[in-house]
Amino acid sequence: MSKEKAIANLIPVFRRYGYEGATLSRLSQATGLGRSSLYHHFPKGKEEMATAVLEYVNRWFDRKVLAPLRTSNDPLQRLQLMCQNLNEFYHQGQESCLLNAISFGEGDDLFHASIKQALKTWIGELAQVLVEAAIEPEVAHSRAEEAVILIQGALVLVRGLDDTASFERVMAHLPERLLEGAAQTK
Amino acid sequence: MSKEKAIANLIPVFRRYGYEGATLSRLSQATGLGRSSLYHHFPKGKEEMATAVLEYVNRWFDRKVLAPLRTSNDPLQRLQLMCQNLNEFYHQGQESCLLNAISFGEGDDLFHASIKQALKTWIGELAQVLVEAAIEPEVAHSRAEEAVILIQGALVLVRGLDDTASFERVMAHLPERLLEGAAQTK
DNA sequence: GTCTATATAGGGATAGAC
DNA sequence: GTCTATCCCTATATAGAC
Repeated sequence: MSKEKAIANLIPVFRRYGYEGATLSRLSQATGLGRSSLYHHFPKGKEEMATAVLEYVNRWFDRKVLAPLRTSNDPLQRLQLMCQNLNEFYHQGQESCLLNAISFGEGDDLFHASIKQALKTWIGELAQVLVEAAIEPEVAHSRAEEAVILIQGALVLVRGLDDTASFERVMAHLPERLLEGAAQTK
Repeated sequence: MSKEKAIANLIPVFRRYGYEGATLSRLSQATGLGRSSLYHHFPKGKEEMATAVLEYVNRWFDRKVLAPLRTSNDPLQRLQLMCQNLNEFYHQGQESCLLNAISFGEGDDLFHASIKQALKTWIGELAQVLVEAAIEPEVAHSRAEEAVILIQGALVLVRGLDDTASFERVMAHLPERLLEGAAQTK
């Protein structure tokens, strides 16, 4: 099994169980690899697996969610593409955010800086789109933060209520909401 | 030590570490009680501790957050009081929501129904206030859901960014935002 | 690269003294 | 009601065969 494929199989474990709940048994079962095989790929064990998962997800996120924000399309289109890919990334909100899942307990001790950086990058690139849509930089930053808040909150709610409606509603309204009052929304 | 006091000391452990991360060692240390003392108060062990914590927090939440919503004050005042008490409850957003923390791994298996019920109650009582402010029932429900989304999302962001600003901003704007366009906001 | 076997520590839980 | 001591199980991690 390729390492990439192994990492892809590890992701849902950390997402669903958090760092402390992601036991080697669960990680082993999810990949189909024995413990020793996991240690062959990730000599430093569980912490290295989590690091690899975070890097993998960050790359995916950059390619599918952030990259569309950096294109030369008009702002509305860029935001719509982001939302479309977020919907896929989170399976209509049914999968929790890895950043939230690993932000408890030991996971927070180990990965706090990574989590912070990922959130800041996301907010920063979102704000940049809004600035390009002629929104005041300060307003743009507030709205970008609010976008991430809405997404994270909706993910929490969807998993709690077993109902994807709120996430899909947030995704549907987000682009226009972010650009509200912007000169150039077309 | 009284059982109430013991439960109060258990809360931050489940909040910060989640269910799987809330080990007996940590629970013991947080309460100052040995393992056997914990089992004296909670014969069924960790699961019973988590249940007690959830009930305790639900009572606190009902008394401090939901009860203000059921008073005869005007809607705006009711919502403002809720936000004020939420700010205290979450320590300006620095403490994560217990419902989010225990919604991973085994905690979800055990407490999914409780989490769901707590969220539904909160949303329902919020919506009721908006209905009394002459907002259409369907709109009221959507907005109530959005309020909980904003709160949960802000909690995730604040802990990730180490900055309470977003939570405080959400709290500050929430009451007026929920009543936007309502006939009777005074 | 994957396996079996094993080492060591910590997990949850219980018995019984005080 | 709290303690010490102990049980069994699972956790992470490693060694070495194939």
